[in-house]
Amino acid sequence: MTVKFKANSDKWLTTDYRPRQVEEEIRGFWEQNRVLQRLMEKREKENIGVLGYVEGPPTLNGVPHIAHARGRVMKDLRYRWKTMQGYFVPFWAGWDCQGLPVELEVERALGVKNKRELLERVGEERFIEECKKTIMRYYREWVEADRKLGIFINHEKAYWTYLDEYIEREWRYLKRAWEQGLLGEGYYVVAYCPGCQTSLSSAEVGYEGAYQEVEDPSLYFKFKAAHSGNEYFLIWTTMPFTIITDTMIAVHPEAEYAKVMVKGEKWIMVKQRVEPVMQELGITNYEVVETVLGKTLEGVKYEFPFKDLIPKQAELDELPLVHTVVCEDFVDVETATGVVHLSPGNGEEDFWAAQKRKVPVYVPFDDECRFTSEAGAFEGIFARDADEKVIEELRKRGLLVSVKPIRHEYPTCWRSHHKLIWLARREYFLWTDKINDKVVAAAEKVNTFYQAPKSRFLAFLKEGKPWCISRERIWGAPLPVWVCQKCGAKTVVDSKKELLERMASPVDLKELHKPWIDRVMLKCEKCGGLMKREPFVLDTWHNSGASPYARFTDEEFEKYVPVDFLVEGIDQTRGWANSLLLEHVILTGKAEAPYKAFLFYGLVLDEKGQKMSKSLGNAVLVNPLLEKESADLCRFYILWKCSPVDSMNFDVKELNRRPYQVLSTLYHLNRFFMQNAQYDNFNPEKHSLEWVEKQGELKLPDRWLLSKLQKAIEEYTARLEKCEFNFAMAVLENFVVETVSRVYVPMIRKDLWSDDPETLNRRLTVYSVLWHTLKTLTLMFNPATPFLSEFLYQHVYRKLDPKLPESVNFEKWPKPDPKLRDEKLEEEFDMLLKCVSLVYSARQSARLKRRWPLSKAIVVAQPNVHEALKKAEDFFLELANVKKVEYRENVGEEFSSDRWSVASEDNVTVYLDTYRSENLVGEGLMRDLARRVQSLRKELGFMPTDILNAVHIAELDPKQARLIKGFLDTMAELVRTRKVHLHEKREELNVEWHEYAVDGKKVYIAIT
RNA sequence: GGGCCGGUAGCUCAGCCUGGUUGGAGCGUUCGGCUGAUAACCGAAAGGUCGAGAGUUCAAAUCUCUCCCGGCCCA
Repeated sequence: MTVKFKANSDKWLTTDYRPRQVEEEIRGFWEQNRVLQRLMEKREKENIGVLGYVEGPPTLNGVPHIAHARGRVMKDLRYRWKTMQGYFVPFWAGWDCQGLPVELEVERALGVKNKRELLERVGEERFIEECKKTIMRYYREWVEADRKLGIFINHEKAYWTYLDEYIEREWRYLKRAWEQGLLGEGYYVVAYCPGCQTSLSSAEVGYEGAYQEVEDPSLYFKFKAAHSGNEYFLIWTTMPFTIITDTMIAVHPEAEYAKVMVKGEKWIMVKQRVEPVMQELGITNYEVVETVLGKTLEGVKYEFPFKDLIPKQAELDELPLVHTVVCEDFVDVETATGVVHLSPGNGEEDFWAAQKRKVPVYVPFDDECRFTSEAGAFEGIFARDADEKVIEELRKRGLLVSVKPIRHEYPTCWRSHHKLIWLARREYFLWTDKINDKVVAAAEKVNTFYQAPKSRFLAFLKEGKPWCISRERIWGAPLPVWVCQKCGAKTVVDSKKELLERMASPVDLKELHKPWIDRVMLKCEKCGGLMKREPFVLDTWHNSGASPYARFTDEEFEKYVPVDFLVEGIDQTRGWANSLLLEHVILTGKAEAPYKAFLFYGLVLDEKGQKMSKSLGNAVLVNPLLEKESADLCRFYILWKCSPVDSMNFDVKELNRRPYQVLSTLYHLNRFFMQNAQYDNFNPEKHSLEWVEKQGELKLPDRWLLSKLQKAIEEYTARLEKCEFNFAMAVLENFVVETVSRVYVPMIRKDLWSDDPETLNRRLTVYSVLWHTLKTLTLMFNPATPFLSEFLYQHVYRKLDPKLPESVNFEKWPKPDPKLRDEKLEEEFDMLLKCVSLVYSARQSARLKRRWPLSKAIVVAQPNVHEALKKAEDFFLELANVKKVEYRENVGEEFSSDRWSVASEDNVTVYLDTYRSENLVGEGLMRDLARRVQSLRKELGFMPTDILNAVHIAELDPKQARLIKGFLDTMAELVRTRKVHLHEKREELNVEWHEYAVDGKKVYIAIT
């Protein structure tokens, strides 16, 4: 006998699965062979169709964390899978480069406190260079994360939102909007920090720590209802200065309002708050004299008290709805008085209430948040400092009911912690409300795979608010609107070329950014005057939303857009999914989204289900994580753990449990196959499944495995198509662990445990089945675990068949073969497995080890079970380790004796004969001892196929020795030794004895 | 305050759409067994008021309503 496995034949498949080593090797392989680039080139040339794609550009102001990884893993899965199916996907990267977060970071780095200081000390030109440097730093982190994760996105073809070419194409959207009357000026309420003298984005307002407990006046005051004599609206506020800009008061239309008699006056407030408010005001002598529904108050005029101090307010008072009661659902009737005053210049809801009614927005503030001359007597006072004067004026007029300090949570600037002020400012809008029907219709057609995110998306879109696209910042795509300083005419420009042609005087336009672009003055086509650019830059959401058109050429746009499939976090419903949609509808004029499908995935939380955040220190960053953990395991874990829409509790410990087991089993199955196949010179080209059919060596388990494989391919592919990645991974998990490892391999193991030339064809048949199955599985794993798949592909499949494509990624996606499917066989096999398991159960209750052979099992069941079992009887006998099986449809009394151990389930009962003859006991003992010998062999470092000179067993008792005698040759074969010797005493032989216990008795074994 | 999602074994998750034997899997625990591909594997046991309550129904984890808890988005 030869040594079956040569010592170094498996050096590339180490005993242990070491994923990080595998991955490092494969990264090198991909890079050296330019696999990613060649895959793209190959599919661009030969494909069965094109699936458009545009990357949702990560903002280069942060490092990739695990939630980003979740999205990228799903994108990459889809890419690899569809590419294997034969599609061409322009899976090209993209980067969001501009915007406030980048600016703020640079400000911090430069040690500048606010925008004014920035402009004075640093200047726009240098600032922009610093911004570029910053994004490059982050860029490197992202590229590294993609490399580590094995994302096959093409970075060479990346788009950068700050480049001139991109900005020009982004401008086309605005030009289209302008042509359709969808772009214009208006007011918008923003949070403004008086300390930093800049407006804040809503994201900044929501930053952790932004809400702080602060002290404000808690003020109850009243407005007199006009023409009423003695009726007053009772109102509460913590921001007295907003009374200066008050233009309406609001009540809830459906709520009941009470008129409360207090000291001869009727105060109007919501009924359910009368008692608590009166209590708070310390008024005991009051009486509700009348109640009315909120909507009956609509239109009631009230006397704005400061008309004498503010001439502009007196002017506004003449307009129809100004200083009247309006009805709004947002009025909260659970707090205060249920009557709120509205200052459209100082509050968002107030603002929209005014917009809706075409009431002018009164905003008498300058850039530093001081009242202007429009505020009459309050001119020059900083907004919040006007509180005292307002209170004083109310008191003078007898309108002050109560004032005292209150501590409450209020948003502050996350940097300076000044109390924020809401201000309506002049901004530019896309009037997307005008095209809302088209937008909603377009969204309805999008496939989101799951219902929840779609409801959320549609609910948001149906609000249909105009989109404020202007920002008073520096590092952004400039708003391409120029205004004539003489006649006020406006023009929108959409290319650098047009600017150069229309320039009033030559300017060196280095790039399409501030400050250079602001130096370009155009000549007014109407009056010949000079036109100056509106100083705004664009909302960064507009930048990324322009990517379908801006990142491609015209030709590519036609070909790829609407794109096939996008994946982004659920937070992008209001972000990128929205801006893409709005801009595309504007650009094309069609009720069409630029994406056919959009998978929104859930958040990633920490292992305890808490939100990840810097301050809690529980955020998981991709690069540090993958310094320690395997990328394949992370990828598999992310996909496997839960449904993509659900939020996911990410736990590093968890990924090294079951996911490791699955991948490790796949690895070892391949190792097992390779070691055996290589030894027998298996040739995949020659020993194909067709060859196998001709040999007639296919046995039941082989046919069963091939059938189960077809089912797995079909189900897996269907799950991927529906983005049910967790179920898809479960298909793989189940097939690897249950079908192949637990059931199939034990059934064929014995066939491989031989090197008899007579049985070579049987072994080659098994190799062929394993080759086909494991290779197919390797392909199926590729979208999820590309490193392991490539590794196996190179070290197993390409090694045995060098004619295979150079990379697993160049392979074709498996298709189920109906000819190999046999559902009846699958059912029969289930019955076989069930009966075997019943035998184990019966053994357990009789305390009979599985190693011990027994004489007989009786299967009591319906004929169909018997039929199934008879076909696979050899396997049944071997797995059950019984000498004989009998089939019956029912049994009599004789089997109720102690001799029979019983187990049953679902109308199948197995009776096991527990009587062991001396022969059976002897064979059982032999197998007990053989097991110890095997374990000793491994311990002493013998290879599975090494032939031992002799095995020595000492100190069996005489009865044991007698029983085992007849089985020593079988044992010698089983443990691969030339001879087995029995010794009465250890002293007979001077060797190293190893002590074991067999059924409570000591026994000694040695190997020579 | 509004919208959406989740709450099933110690832990992580299926099952719910379309109601129907005794509610599942993996991990973990305990006991036993098995193992020359596998940090595996097999069997058994312990472990559940299916978040709470009400309703519909012959029948509810599943459908309806109310509430509680957690998360996200918006205000």
